[in-house]
Amino acid sequence: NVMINRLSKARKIDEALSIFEGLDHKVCSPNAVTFCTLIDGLGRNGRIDDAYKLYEKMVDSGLIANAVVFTSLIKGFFNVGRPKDGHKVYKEMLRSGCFPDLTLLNTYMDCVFKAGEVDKGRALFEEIKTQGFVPDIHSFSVLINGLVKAGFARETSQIYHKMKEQGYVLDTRAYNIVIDGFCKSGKVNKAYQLLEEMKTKEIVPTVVTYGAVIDGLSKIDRLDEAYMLFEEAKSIGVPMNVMVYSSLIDGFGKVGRIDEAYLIMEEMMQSGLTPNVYTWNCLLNALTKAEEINEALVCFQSMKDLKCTPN
RNA sequence: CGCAGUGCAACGC
Repeated sequence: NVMINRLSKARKIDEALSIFEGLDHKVCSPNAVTFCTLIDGLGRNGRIDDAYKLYEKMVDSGLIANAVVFTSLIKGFFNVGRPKDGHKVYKEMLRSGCFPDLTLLNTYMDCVFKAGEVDKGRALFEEIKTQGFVPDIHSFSVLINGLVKAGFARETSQIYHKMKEQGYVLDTRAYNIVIDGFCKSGKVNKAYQLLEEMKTKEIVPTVVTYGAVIDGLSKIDRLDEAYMLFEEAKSIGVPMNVMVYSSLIDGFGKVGRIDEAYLIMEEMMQSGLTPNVYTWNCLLNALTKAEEINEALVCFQSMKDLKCTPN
């Protein structure tokens, strides 16, 4: 089971399958965990129909599908853009007499938000309580992130304060999500304050934390502060990545500080990072908005020369 | 008793 799990997470699903198929049932029969692990692996690797077939095979062989299996199936269907089938699996689970657990409801809520079904996502957060569970830090993270992505970042503050009142302890990811929500609702100062708070609580800010605030500052043209924060992150050993550089390039580019945008791009490449299509698009957008069309065309050519395919 | 399923940041219109 451990081997199948690790192989499928390393995108070696075929090797995982051959272990499963090569099992000599006289020596070692697959159990429910074996099926769960492989169903999850197939789903993760985009082979959701094969995962579903294996689920049917599991049930046929007399094993009971539990919430773990249904979680993997639901996520698998949503991840390949088949929300209807995801919902179908949820209903099928209820019909089969299996009750959802908190992990399943959190996962389902996340999928539903990511499929753009905001009201259904909100309803699922309530459903967690209806089903007798106490929402955990994942539940709140999914809720806030879902709302932020759907354009309701303004609700971040209220939910965050409710969490604090109720004594929830935020971990790094929860902080990152809340910080992003504050940034996207015009409360960048509050976001920055939370980043500082993380440090005092010895919760280590990551590149995502810095990235969120740097992006927030960049989007409201507080570029010098964004750049200072970027320097700070590097100085304390948080490795910056292409996303952060792209945020900065976009910010500087949008206000016409194109020379600086180029310098940041150069620094990025010198530090061993390769600009991706987002990075180039930021630069191209800045150049076209500044009516530097010839320069934009040169840039477009450089992009292709550096093996980056335009989208 | 051990092995399986949940949350995070960047671009255009």
